[in-house]
Amino acid sequence: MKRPTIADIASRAGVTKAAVSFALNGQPGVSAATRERILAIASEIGFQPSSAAKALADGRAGAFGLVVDRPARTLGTESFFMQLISGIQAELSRDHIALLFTTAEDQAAEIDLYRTWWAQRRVDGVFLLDLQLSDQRVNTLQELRMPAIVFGTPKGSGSLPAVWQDDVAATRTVVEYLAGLGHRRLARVSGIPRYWHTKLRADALREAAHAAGLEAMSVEGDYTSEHGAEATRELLRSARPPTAILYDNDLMAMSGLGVAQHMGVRVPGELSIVAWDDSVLCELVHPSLTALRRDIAAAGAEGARRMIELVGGSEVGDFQEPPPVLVRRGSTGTPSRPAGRPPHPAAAP
Amino acid sequence: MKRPTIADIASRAGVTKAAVSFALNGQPGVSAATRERILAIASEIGFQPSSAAKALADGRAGAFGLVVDRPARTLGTESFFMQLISGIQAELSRDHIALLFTTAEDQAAEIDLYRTWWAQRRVDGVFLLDLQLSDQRVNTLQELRMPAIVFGTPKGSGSLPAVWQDDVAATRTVVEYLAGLGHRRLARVSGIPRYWHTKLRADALREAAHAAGLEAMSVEGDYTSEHGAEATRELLRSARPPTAILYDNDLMAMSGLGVAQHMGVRVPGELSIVAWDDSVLCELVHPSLTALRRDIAAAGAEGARRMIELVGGSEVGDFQEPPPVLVRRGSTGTPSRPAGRPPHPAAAP
DNA sequence: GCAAAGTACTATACCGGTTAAGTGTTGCCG
DNA sequence: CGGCAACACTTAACCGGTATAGTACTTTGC
Repeated sequence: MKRPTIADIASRAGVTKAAVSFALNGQPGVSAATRERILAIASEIGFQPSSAAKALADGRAGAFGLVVDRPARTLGTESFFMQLISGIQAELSRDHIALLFTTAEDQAAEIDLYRTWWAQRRVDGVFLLDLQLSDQRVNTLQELRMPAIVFGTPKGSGSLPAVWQDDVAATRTVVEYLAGLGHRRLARVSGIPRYWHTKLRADALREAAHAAGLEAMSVEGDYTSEHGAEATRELLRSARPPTAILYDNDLMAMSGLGVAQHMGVRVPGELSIVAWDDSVLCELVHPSLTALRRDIAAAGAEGARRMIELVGGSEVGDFQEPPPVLVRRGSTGTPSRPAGRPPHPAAAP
Repeated sequence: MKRPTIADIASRAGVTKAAVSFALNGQPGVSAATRERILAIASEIGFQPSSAAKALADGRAGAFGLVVDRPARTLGTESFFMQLISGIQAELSRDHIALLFTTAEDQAAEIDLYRTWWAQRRVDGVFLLDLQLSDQRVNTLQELRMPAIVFGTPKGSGSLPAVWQDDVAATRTVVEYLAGLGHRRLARVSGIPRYWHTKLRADALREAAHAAGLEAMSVEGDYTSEHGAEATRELLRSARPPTAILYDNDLMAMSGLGVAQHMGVRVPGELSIVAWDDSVLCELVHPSLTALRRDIAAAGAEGARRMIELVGGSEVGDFQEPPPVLVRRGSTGTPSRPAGRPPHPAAAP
C-alpha cells in the first residue's frame, strides 16, 4: 500500500539505490541485464520517483508557474487561459513537469507570489502574460534571475524570451480588408492602454489607416462589456460615425453589436464589426462576428518548449507566431451608407 | 545571491539547524531571546523554506491538484473555473499551499494524472469536478486512499466529502417563479446526462412541475451553443411549444435566445428564458437573461478549507452551499400568448 | 545538599532521490 | 604473467528541511 521508493526496488533487485538510480536514468554503470531487471521491477510495482526528493537532489522543482492578475470577474475571454494551459500542459506532461496556476489580486500580489515561489524553489520558471509598458515584473524576475517566458511582444520583455504574435501585421490585415470593402472611416475600441499590445495595435492602426488613406479614431476600453457598449454608443453618436469598428476582444465586440442593433444601426449594412480574439461567442451572435483567430494552444506549447530549454541552460530567443487569421463572418460587409460617399470609392481611382 | 537555507541562518545565529527549525516552527526548545534573534535573521535575509525539503521531511507535498477534462473549446467561455480557482487559492495561499491545475483529454487521462501525481507525491489531494453517475475517478481515488474533495452532489461521491448546491431546491425555485408568472408548459435543455447534476435537475424539474400542475419536457444538450440552438429549434417547432425554457448553462441559453429571435418568437413575450449559471454573458444580450447565480468563489474557498482539514487528518463532512439566487432580468415575463389559454390561469383557481 | 526535573540547546538520523569516489572482478595487451 | 583499463557495481556524501535522542547546565524539591 505504501508508495514504493528506489530502496524498495533496490532490495528486490538485490542491488543498491545507486544502481537503481543509474538504471532508471539511463546512466552508465549497470549491465544491460541488471538494468532490465530493475526497469521490470519498477514498472511492475508502478514506481514513480518522489518529486520532492528529486527536486531536493537535483535542485529542480519540476514545475512552472502561471499567474493571472486580472480580476476573476472581468476575465471575459477565459477560453484564452484554458487553451493556453492545455497547450502548455501538452508539452510539460511529457517530462512530468507540473504547472502551478493561480490568480492574483493585482500585480504587486503577483510579484510577491513569484518571490515566494522562487524562494521556496517551488517552480523553475514562470510564464508572463499581458506585458505592460513599464512592467515591474520583468525587473523583478531579472533581478531574481528567475527564468521566464513572456507571452507577448518582445518589446519591453528585457532579456526574457517572448512568444508573440505580430499585432502590427494583423492590424494591417484588418484595415486592408475593411478598406477593400469600401470603408473610409474606421474606429477601434481598445483594451487597457498600459498593455503593450494595446499600444502596438493603436500605433499600427494609425499607420495602416494612413497608408490606406482612411480616417481612424480610437476609444479606450477595458475588455468589459460595459466599456464596449459605452464606447460604441459614443462612436455611433458622434458627428461623423465610423462605418467599421475593430474591438480589442470578443466581449466588447459582442456588446458593441448589441448596442448598435439597439440604436437601430444595421450590422453589417451601416456598421461592420471585427473582433480581436475569436471564440465561440463570435459564432453565437447574429450576425456572427468577423474575428482574428490565433492558435493559442500552439503558442502555449511553443512557450513551454522554450521554457524547458531555458531552464536547461540553453540560450533561447524570441518566437513569432504565425500571423492571426481573419475569419470573415456576417458582421462585416460593404458600407451601404458611407456617409455621403459612393459605396466603392476605392474601386474608382 | 544564492537562496538562503536554515543552515545559513544557523551559522549567523550561532546555533544549529535544529534550533532554527524549532524557532521557525514555534516549537519549544529555544529561549525567547534566541527565537527572536533567529526570526529577525530569517526575515532579514528573506528566508523561505524549500518546499522540496519540507515535502521530503514531513511527507506533505504542500500542494493540491485540480484537473478539468472537458475539451478546452467547450469550457471556453465559462468563468466558472477562474472563479473557483481564485476562491480556492484565497484559502491556500495563507498556508503557502500551491495549486496544480491542468486540463486532460478525457477521464482516463485525468485518472492517469491522479495516479502519477500521487505516486510522485506531487499533491496531497485533489479537487473533483463534474461528478458522473458511475464515476471511475471516485473508485480510483478511494483505492489509492488519496484525499479528495468533490465539488458537486454527495450522491455518488462515495466517502469523499462534497461541497454542493441544492439543485433540487434551485429547480423548484425556478419552476415556482415561472408558474407564478403564468407559465403552464416548461421545457429544459439539459447538460450532459451522465453528470449527476444533470440527472438531479431533470428529476427535480419533473417533480416540481408535477407539484405545480405544469407540463414539463426535456431535451438533451451538451453545453455547447450548437446544441442549445438545435434543442431550442426543436422545442419551438413542436406541436405544443413551451412558453418557458430553462437551460443548463448560460451559453446554451444565449444561443437559444438567438434562435428564438431568429424564428420570430418574442422573448419574453412568447417565450421566457432562464439560464443556469449567471455570467457577464447573461447581462450582455438583449433582453438580458434571468439566471441562477451561485457564489462559485465561496464554494471554492469552502472546498479548500475542507481539503486542508482532510489532509490534516480530520473527519470532514459534506457542505451544502447557500441556495443559488434567481436573478430576474428581461428574458422572463408573463406569457402573452400562452397557446390558447388565458394569460393568468394560476390567478383564477 | 543532593537527586530529580526542567531548560536550552546540540548531535544525528531520516525523508528519497542523485552523484562522486571507491572497490572487486574481468579482459586485454605486451 | 603482470599491469592496467574497463566494467559493474557499492559506499557514502549531499540536497534542506524535521524530529528524536542526548547533553550540559540550571532550577526545584525535600
